[in-house]
Amino acid sequence: MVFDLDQFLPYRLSVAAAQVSRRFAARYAAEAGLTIPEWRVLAHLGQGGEVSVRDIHRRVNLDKSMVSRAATRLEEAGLVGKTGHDTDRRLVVLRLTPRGRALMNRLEVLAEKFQADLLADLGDAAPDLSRALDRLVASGQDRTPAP
Amino acid sequence: MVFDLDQFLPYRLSVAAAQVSRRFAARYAAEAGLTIPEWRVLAHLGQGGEVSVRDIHRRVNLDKSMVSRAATRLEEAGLVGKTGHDTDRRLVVLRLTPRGRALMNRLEVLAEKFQADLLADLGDAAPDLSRALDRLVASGQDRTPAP
DNA sequence: TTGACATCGTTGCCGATGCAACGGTATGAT
DNA sequence: ATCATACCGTTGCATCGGCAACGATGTCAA
Repeated sequence: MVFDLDQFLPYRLSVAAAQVSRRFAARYAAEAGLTIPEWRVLAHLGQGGEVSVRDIHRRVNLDKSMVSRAATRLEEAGLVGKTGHDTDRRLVVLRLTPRGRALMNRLEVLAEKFQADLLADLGDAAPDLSRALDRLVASGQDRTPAP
Repeated sequence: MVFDLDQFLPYRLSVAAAQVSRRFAARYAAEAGLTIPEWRVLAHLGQGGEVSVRDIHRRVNLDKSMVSRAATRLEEAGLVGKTGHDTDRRLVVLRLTPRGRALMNRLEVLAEKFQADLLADLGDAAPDLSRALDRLVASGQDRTPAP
């Protein structure tokens, strides 16, 4: 038999990504009790100032419903504030509360350290991986044309 | 702010893997109505002869329950046969039926073609990606020592 | 202004997923 | 032989994920 699952790129990619995500998720789950979508929303809010649900949905590769539910949980936890937009009342403006900002500051340190460890493991393969990932997502975009 | 989610490796890896898996899953879902775990079980059975649920669980990074349920569905579809092991009656021996073998032959062509397209998109970055993935999973193994 | 159409966020729904517990079986020490 | 222990596969359960439909709002043309 010629076909070998271990040589199949989608499979290997999936396994590697799951493993890495799992390891990192365990860290911030222990640190702050966050789920993956919650972490992503927080991380995105950490860089931008005020953002709508739709912005995150597009930007962070997360379904609208995920973002909405994550935002609700984060609001209940007092980490994120939800406000109506001034001119467009359809929009919901999300922003970090002071507590949310403080948490993100801690998590960012965690993330940087995690990535540093990862890069150390990768060694000189790190830039190659980065480049390959860029190409993958770029080629994926092409295949999802406008409906 | 220094932290940028787009530069964060676990995130980029996750996005790329999800995208690729999604594209490929769409293909064999259209071709044979398979889910991801079902595809993985079939693919594994395609290479080995007789395998137990546990073998697949370990080998294919799938929870025992997944494998069990996938195997049940595949059996109902007439693609996989389940037998008791000769000496160890705890084990369930899975093997492809002729129909399952025929389906896999078609799917393997599909998989090879998909991978070829992927490698073409990657160009000279393909070997680098392969190497980096190997290092990632290898370093991940270390961090999950025996309980 | 009015009406058709697009967009935004929420919610309901269903299948996928991971975890824990269970019955059944094998293994090893006493 | 007996008992404690470890292992295998299945099942139940809670959660996550994506998809579609909905109400509400905005936009544009006639």
